[in-house]
Amino acid sequence: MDKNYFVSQLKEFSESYQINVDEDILGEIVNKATFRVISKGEIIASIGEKTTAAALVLSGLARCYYIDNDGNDITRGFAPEGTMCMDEGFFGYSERICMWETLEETTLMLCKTEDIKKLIKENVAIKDAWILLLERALRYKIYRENGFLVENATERYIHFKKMYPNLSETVPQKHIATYLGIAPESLSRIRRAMKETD
Amino acid sequence: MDKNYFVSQLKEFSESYQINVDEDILGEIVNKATFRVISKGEIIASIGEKTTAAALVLSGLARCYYIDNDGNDITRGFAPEGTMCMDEGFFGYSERICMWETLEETTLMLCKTEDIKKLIKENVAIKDAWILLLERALRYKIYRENGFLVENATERYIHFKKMYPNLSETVPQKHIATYLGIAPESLSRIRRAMKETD
DNA sequence: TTTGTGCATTAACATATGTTAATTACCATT
DNA sequence: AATGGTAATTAACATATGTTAATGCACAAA
Repeated sequence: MDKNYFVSQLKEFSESYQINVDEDILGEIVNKATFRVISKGEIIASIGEKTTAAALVLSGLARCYYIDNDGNDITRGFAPEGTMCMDEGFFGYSERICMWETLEETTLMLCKTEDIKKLIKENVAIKDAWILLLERALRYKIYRENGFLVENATERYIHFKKMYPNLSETVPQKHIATYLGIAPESLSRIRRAMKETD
Repeated sequence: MDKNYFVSQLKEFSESYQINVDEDILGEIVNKATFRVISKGEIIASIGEKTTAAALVLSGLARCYYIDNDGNDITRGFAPEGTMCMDEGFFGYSERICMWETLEETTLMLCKTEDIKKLIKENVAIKDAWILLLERALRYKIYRENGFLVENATERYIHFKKMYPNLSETVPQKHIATYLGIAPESLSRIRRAMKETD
């Protein structure tokens, strides 16, 4: 295992959040973490499980989804390279209420929940980083709430494509549709209408 | 001004978040804060303004709302007694993107943004409290996202009534409707359908 | 190449929600 | 009590999205 490589990836991640953490602390995190390469289409976390770790996507793509009362698969969100597979399992709920899977071959850095919580507690720089991460997540959810309140499905799709230009090419339409809160057939119809009107 | 009374209210607020903060720090916060009693129907913050303070609702009720492209008033959320009028103006955006108004006579405790940020920076207990507050806000937004993804308007209304039994009596239907992402006329229809089927 | 499997598209129809306009109910003020 | 203004309800119709089923397409396995 090439520790320095992982440290530099973690550094890149933290810098993408405008966070500065000493390299020795990043090294400490990497020392405690485990790394997994997961092939496409694997389940990496399931409903009802205890949340024992948080994952950073070093490469690849993960998807978080609900199973609703009728058994339908509904996408809650995507975790592309450089983001975390993080959900409320990490704060407040010990049992997962959603699933995670890989949509491509994916490399994960896994950090035990207890290790992260200890780091957050003991290290002010990490605690500040955690705050920034929470604030960003909250802003994102507010942005999404705004979409459901004031936009129709077509507008939400347009904004999705702007925000995730790569994903809209590689991810199955059905997952994008449920992420937008509509049926896959509806997204198909919307795409056609957008083509026809240029 | 009865400082002790405000300190006890602030204590109640922090305990509702399972937060323990020394009383002298609460006293310090109260010393720095200003208090305002605002009559029903007043605008307390507007789009485009700089966010200079955060407000805790000591009594009464406030409402946060967007104005969409067509000029429609769309409710983003409510801040009943014991909660904060907090939006992304406090973290990341300096300019407000939404409005706040009172729906009843309301008493606010106003804390300057700079004062809170200083407190968060310098006092670990406050910093931990801020984390808990962010986590709770994030859980709430995830709950809401879930509603838009897997529920229809009727189900969202039922859940709203369970979560805010008081509000569903006192708040104008039109605000509840836009909060649920539907037109007031649609909520009216839903309520009638619910009555008819018991 | 053949076969099988899942995905995207399409069409027809069903349902939920939006829109408009009229009516009624409910207040606050005078 | 009378008035005026806002909110809620209702109905008729418009539109967006859901549902079902059929078809075609792409890709992987045999």
